[in-house]
Amino acid sequence: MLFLSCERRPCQCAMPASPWPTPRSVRQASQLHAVLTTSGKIVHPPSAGHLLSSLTNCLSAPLHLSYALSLFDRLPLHSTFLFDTALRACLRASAGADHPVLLFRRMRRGGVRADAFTFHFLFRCCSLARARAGLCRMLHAACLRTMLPSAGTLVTNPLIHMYAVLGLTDDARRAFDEMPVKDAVAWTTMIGGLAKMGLLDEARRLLVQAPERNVVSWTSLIAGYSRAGRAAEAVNCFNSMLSDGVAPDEVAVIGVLSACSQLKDLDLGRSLHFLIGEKRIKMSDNLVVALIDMYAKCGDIACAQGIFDAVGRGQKPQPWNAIIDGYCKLGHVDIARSLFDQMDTPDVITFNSMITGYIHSGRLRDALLLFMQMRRHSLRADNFTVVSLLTACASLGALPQGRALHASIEQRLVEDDVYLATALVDMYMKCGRVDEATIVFQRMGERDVHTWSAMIAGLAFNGMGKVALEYFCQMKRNGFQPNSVTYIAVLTACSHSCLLNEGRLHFKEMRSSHGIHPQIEHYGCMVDLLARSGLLDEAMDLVQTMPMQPNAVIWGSILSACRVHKKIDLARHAAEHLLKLEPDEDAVYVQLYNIYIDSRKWVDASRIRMLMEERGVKKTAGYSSITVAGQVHKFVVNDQSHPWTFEIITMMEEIAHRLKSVGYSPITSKITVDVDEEEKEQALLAHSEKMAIAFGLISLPPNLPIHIMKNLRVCEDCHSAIKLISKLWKREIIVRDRSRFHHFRDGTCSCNDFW
DNA sequence: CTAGGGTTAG
Repeated sequence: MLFLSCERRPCQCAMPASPWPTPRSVRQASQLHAVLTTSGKIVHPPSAGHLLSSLTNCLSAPLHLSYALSLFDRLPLHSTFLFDTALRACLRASAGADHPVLLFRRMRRGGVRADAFTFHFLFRCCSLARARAGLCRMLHAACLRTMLPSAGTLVTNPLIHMYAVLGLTDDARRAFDEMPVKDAVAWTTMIGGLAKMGLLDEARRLLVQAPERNVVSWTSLIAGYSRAGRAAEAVNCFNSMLSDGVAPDEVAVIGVLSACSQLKDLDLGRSLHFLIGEKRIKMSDNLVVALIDMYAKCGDIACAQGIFDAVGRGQKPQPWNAIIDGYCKLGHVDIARSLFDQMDTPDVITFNSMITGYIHSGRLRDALLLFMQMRRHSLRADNFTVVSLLTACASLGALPQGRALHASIEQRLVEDDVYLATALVDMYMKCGRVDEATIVFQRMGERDVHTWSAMIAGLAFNGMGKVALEYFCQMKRNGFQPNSVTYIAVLTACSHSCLLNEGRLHFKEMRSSHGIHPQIEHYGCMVDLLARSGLLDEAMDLVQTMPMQPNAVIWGSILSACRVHKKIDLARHAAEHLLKLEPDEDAVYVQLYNIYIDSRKWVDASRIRMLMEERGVKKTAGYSSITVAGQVHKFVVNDQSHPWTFEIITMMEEIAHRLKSVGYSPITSKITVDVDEEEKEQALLAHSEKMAIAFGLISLPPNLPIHIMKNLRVCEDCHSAIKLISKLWKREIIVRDRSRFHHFRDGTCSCNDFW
């Protein structure tokens, strides 16, 4: 209405060439369009140009672009300016590279001369749309043929940017070097392109050469170092910028804050916070996010909360996301959730952070409920969500759900990427499907050090240590640098497969060839390997010479090896340490009790019993679970609560019968209760593992493997009984217990575990 | 008409 009121009287302030007011919205543009059409003025090139140009300035939706392009199509005359404006419209609507290329072809067919703006917009469209390298080079060639040599930076700067965005740094560099006159933007674009590709040393060299070092060049270098994990260099770079006399702005500070988060350097963080106030740098939302994130990661959550309360409680979800993530990372999921519930408009990132927080604290049910709530906010799951859910499936051993997620990836409901593929490998491995994990791994386009590590760790857990080491060799041959996580996987492979010499070799090599200092986890693997191999003295030497205090995992390895290798004194020593570290962990008492019983030290054994009673330590009940048709069925010893108890017992009797008929005798020697042999056999038969397997045999189709999860360790009798069951029933049985996978097939098990 | 940035994942 407001706009129409000027329709008869042209604005005084408008350009003299165009007697029309300037529309400020698509709606106003369409009104002007109507007026021009009815008055026949639409054929007047300056009027039409004015309309198209001002419409272009208002574009905000794809529909607007089709309006603008249809308007363009109906114009009687197509000048270079009009084509350039149409290209500008494509850019504004970020509508990919197809429209621009078609426009360019029409231009040449129509004999319309291309000018500097034409190529300027074409190159920018290609950058935005990440166009194919071939197309970009073609347009570049067309540009060289068409343009006067002195086209200038209006064309070359977007050209360099285009090549840099596509990762074609050589093309970018050549174009840059061939520029007769380089302005500040050219230098900055080139430096930024190199920094983004991780070519930081080259970027730095260029920065030194540049006639002028501005805040933008410095910032791209700072961010580059920070992204590459070279946080200390990022901070140095920031300091160099300051001493170079370049004033930091909001973006520069955000970059150095993220480096500071990595370094967890609270003092530096505080001084940066002070600098913001001192230099009166604008406190944008993004800066607030970076500050909250920095304080949270540097361990000062109170300060993070303070900033959030002061400036973060607006409508924008980003500051909320930063503080929620901070609480989740510290394990305070309930505080995070209460903030989450206060939000008006959570976005995908909010949900992803909260879901991941729940998953990392083992609250998978809450994670799932939240995932289902996303629909109510009409939010779609993205790659982050799917990776988190795959992690949950991996830790639950939920193979069918994991497969469903895989299917949604294959159907391209989410974009395939390295993270996703690695999470898939991890999920299949943790569900015992080495074959499927391998297929995913082999089909992936891009791999990185995490992918290889997941593969090696997965093979290790599945008892395929030798294969894991082959993958490790292949990884190094392909030029990937192993990191400390990779070495945890490699050493786990050695300890789970009892590869003593290989373990020693890799433990030595990690420091000598790759400069990785062993952490407690690496020592843990080595101690386990030595102890399992019966070299308890050597294991203890390592424990005493390592530069940190042994943790419960390490004493646990020693203790369980002591039972097998009958080292009572060392067992007592290890147990003492364990009871100090974890006085409530029932497994320690049970282990020590069993060791005393094994060696007939009845008095010591009963002392342990008493100690447990005194301290109120309860033995956690062992249970096994199996998922059938999406439902989890949980069994404890002698369980009669299941609705199919009758069928299960019948099946267990058949199992006992068939085992006996092939000469199997239950391993009753470890049972310490004083009952007769037959009762012992009955007790073993009622173990939760066997109940779950019996139920699986009844309820799952014969071609499906049976997956069982056990919260403790599979007992010796169950282990050898399941081997036989897998042979007699010709079924694959996969049991995941506390420390590893047991893959039973045709009478064998993949694990190298002992009792 | 222009170059640099943050929070969620394996």
